[in-house]
Amino acid sequence: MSLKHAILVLLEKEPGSGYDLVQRFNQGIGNFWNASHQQVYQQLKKLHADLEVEYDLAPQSGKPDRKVYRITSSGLQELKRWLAASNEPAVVRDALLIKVFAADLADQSSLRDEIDRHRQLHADKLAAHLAAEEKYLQQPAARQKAMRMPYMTLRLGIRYERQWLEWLEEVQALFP
Amino acid sequence: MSLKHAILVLLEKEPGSGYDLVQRFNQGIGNFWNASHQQVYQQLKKLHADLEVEYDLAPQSGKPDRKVYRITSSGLQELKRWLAASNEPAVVRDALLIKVFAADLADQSSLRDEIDRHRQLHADKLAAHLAAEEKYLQQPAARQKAMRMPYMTLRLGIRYERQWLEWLEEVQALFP
DNA sequence: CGGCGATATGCAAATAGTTGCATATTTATA
DNA sequence: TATAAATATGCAACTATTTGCATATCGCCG
Repeated sequence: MSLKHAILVLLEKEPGSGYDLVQRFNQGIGNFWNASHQQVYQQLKKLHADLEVEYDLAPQSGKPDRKVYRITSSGLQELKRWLAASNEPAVVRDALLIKVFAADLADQSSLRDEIDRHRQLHADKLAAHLAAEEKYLQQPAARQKAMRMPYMTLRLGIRYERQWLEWLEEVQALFP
Repeated sequence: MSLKHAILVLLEKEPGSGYDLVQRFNQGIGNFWNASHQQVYQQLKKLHADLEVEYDLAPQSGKPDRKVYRITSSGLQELKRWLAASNEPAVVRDALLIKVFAADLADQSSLRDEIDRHRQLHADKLAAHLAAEEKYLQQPAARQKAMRMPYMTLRLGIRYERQWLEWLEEVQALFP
């Protein structure tokens, strides 16, 4: 049940619309949590009903009005409560691992292709993360210090992609 | 929707009861997929209704009868179809990352404790994986070869835990 | 001019996963 | 000798997530 808290964290940093939040999930933050737009709008609706967020309408011509959400004091309180609670680590649940496990049953050439496709996807994501890191490292020291913890989450993303990539290469080497 | 396929894979390797499957999920295989007993029983029920598995009753005194499931030819067909399809890589969704991201809002000592607790959990899991690897490496070469792909999934688990552990130590170093 | 992608929000239905409860015996442990 | 853990299965209710659809405008590309 942490999408709720991910949203609260984002809104605490900076107010925004559902659409904005989806953008942010698709960028750096999506590196440790992600959500479809449907899920975000649903959660915002629920958070609003629970008085943990509120919004102002920003009228626009043509397009529907933007609802610019911000966290309420009760939302902040709930967020702080959650931050102090404990959570269990997530477990890996990747379908590709099931396929590798059952490699003997699979069509060898499809599996090879799928592994290669994943290798490419992880390589692309790693490259994007490294570019983001580069950008971070070029900021002035004070800004770097302020963004140190978000940067740490990026570092996990980098490690994560690198590890998958290395592993996929290891697996590829077993497929003649 | 891969729990279904994880179960089919396990049953293809060896028939077993719901209870057996839960055990297997808690061991090596749980390293890439896991499930509670409730979920496993529900899925088995559904798979049975869809004629993808069948079972024999093994009566026992006292305890409820074991239902020993095995995959049907239609289940195997579905499994092979799925193995040839493609899936998107899983994304990281770990609540601890939200907490680290929002470290400035959190109570510092709770967060430190939570990080340390996770470090311990990942260290324990890594140790268990390394022990499993040791066991694998002591098997005769033929057996090793037969189990090579399942072993590869264990290697991913090892990498995964090691990477988390290193990252958590990096984060800990930032907390004076 | 026609289609596509970005902007912006949402409903409805289905599937997946979690939490809490229930039952009943055997065997090991304190 | 009580109590816990392991064995074995399952229902019910809830929460979370995905999939499919719907609407409406603007700007860009061919």
